Amino acid sequence: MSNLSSVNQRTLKAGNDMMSDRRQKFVAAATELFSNNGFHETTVKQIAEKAGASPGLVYNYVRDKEELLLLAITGVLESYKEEVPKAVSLHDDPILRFSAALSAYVRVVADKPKATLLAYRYTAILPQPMRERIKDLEVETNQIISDCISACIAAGYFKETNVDVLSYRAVLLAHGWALKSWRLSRLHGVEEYMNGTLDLFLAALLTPNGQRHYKDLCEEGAALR
Amino acid sequence: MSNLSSVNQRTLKAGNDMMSDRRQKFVAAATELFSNNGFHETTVKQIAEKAGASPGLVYNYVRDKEELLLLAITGVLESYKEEVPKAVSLHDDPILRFSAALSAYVRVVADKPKATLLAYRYTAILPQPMRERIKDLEVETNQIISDCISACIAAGYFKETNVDVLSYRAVLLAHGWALKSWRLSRLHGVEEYMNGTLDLFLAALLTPNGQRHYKDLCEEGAALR
DNA sequence: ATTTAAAATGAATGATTGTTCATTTAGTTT
DNA sequence: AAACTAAATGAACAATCATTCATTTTAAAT
Repeated sequence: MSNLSSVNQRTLKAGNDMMSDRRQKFVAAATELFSNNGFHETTVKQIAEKAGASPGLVYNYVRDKEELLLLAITGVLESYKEEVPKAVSLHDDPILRFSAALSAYVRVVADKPKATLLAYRYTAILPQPMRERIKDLEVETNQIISDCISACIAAGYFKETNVDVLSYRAVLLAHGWALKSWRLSRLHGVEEYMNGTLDLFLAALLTPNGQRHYKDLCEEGAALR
Repeated sequence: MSNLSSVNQRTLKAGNDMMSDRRQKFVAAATELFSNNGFHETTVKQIAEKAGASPGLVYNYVRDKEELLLLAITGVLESYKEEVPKAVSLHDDPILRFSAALSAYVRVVADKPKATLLAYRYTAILPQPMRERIKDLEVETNQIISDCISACIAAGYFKETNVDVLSYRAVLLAHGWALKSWRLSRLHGVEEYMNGTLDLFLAALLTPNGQRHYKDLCEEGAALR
């Protein structure tokens, strides 16, 4: 009888910054199971079990299984939104900031590759409003990278290009480590993959001016990447 | 009574080049439904209906729903394996061959973007042996691109790099059009996206020698891309 | 202690759906 | 045209699971 009201209290303030421990545990369990076994292949019972609770209790903290999926996906996306700016803020030089952004992105991908794939695999099955939130999160993080690129262009280090499309290319290659890890990890370590990707962009983008500046950076052994 | 034997006759010669019309229709219907609505959200009944048959009949041409998924995925991968070499073979010059490969790849992606995503979304749910076949197909097509790159390097037009990783980057960016079309298509047309991607690679890879050669190619207005 | 409320349980429900198979229809052979 | 085979049907089966809710347990308040 009290269940329904408590569900509503919790789930309706769906902005949710402060999640109860319980809720977090459910989300963590769901994330791991979805990542390893897939959404449809995971039962609510399994999630509850892994979180040390009963199936029914899940519905006191979450509207339905779908919401767990949303939270799993946004969880990963939010760790991008947290890590990338943190890495960028450590540097002042535009090129180093761009490099740090890309590097941080790949690091998160490499840290939880399977979870990274959740967005690719399952965004489509969510209802539109949820999809919108996921897209927005993704766009936000991309914007950070776009800004880095813009700064490089403004400083005269990078050639002019379509900044937004370029940042998408960068993100795609970062995700690539997760999307194609079964193959790539046979050819490379993450570090090398990252460096190779960065080199690709720099070789394509640096102006003569930028090349000089970049060489300087390398020589002074800046904590590069 | 005769069903079982006929199933075995058909499905056991699983090499299957010559598929019956019926079977093809089921695969086509499944591909479309899986692409638009997802695998788990599609019922066998829907597939049968779209193919103009009854649910039971599906099992005379296919072991189970999973096999339809495998056929849907390999169908797309095989259209890469068909289109890319065809495009490459139209040119002799290594750079033009590389360019044609990439261009053909993107064209197929753009032609059936949703179907392209099937492999990304659902390969994981297939049993290992099927996954292997999918990977093999993917590797085969990548090999073609790798060969193009190797030829460019051998001709002194491209710098030395890890060829296989590079071809994966190229494929990833090609797939990117499907993976991120919701955003990219707001920023770009396919043509521009393709050209931009090619420019990125060329700017990064061309040796001074290659640059000269490429300029020549452009000037003689070779049926570029 | 007693009352009230919240948290948690887990068996039962209800809906879905992949798959089977007894039966019918269509086509071929003799 | 009769006999036989293959193709096709679609109702029925069986299994799966998300979700609910009557009930119990735990905690807080009076």
